[in-house]
Amino acid sequence: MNIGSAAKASGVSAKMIRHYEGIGLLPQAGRSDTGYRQYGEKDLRTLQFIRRSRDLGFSLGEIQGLLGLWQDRARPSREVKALAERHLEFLDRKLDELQSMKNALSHLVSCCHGDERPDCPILESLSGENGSTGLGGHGGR
Amino acid sequence: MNIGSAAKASGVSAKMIRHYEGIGLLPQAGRSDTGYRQYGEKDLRTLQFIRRSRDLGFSLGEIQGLLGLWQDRARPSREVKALAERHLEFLDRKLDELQSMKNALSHLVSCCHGDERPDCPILESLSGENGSTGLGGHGGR
DNA sequence: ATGGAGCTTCCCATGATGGGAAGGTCAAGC
DNA sequence: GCTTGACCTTCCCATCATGGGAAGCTCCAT
Repeated sequence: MNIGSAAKASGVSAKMIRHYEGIGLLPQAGRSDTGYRQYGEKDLRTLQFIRRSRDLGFSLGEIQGLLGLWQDRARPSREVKALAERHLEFLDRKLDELQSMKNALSHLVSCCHGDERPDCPILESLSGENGSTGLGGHGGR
Repeated sequence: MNIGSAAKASGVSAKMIRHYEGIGLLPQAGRSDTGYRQYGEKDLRTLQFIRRSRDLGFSLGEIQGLLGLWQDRARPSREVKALAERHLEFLDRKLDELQSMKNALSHLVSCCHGDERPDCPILESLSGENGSTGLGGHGGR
């Protein structure tokens, strides 16, 4: 199976498959006589594993860890769970961050009449003429 | 005022101030005789405007738009609101995406006993031995 | 044999940010 | 006055995951 079919079957683009191989996330693929990468069932399962992990937001580094555990039949599930929990905390932090932005911004939006007149609480808040918008002081990333 | 003080006072790093100038988000800063960038009150207000916008998650492109509207005293607030609403939709999409990840992953985590034994529903789900974890088929980012 | 689809490698771009090197400048203390 | 250390300058490189595109080779069907 060539890289294009593997890409279609796994949902990982050919570009990314090559990249994953380049950074050592995937082993070197076998090659045909003419240098085409060749993929089999086992490779497909690995590619799908990676795609599902990406769908859950795991970084490629974390996926390297997951792949290692997956391939180690003696892994303690404790380790998998720990890795997943760390990622869960990451997701929680991101969610909080986005939710705060959303709260602050949707408040501002609801205060802006949005017509032809120039006065605008959104711009006022951004320029610091701020009454109390929920925008704290420093503290961004 | 040199760039370091402007950075401290605005909450935007010196590195980023130079970068914003480089991409045209900020006008060329005035220079001292010896080539040091000089900043005044007005520049500080602009830098703070940018920082607050970043804190709400606006991209630098969007901030360019916001700055333009801010500096245009004849802007219709309608335009500011539209820009903000577009960003709110973006935040909503991101939130949904993260929330789905969190839901799927926290379900898996709660199913994993996390002890010394190797069997693990997290890995099973990632490898596709999947019963019904909420992980849909293709459809990533 | 020809054409088009698919493969190869290589380089570059994105977006926001930071790290660090090499060298010039400023101000305080001796 | 000279030294020292903090600060500034520009320039290049890295991150993270992904994609675009060029130049050139291969494969298969007509």
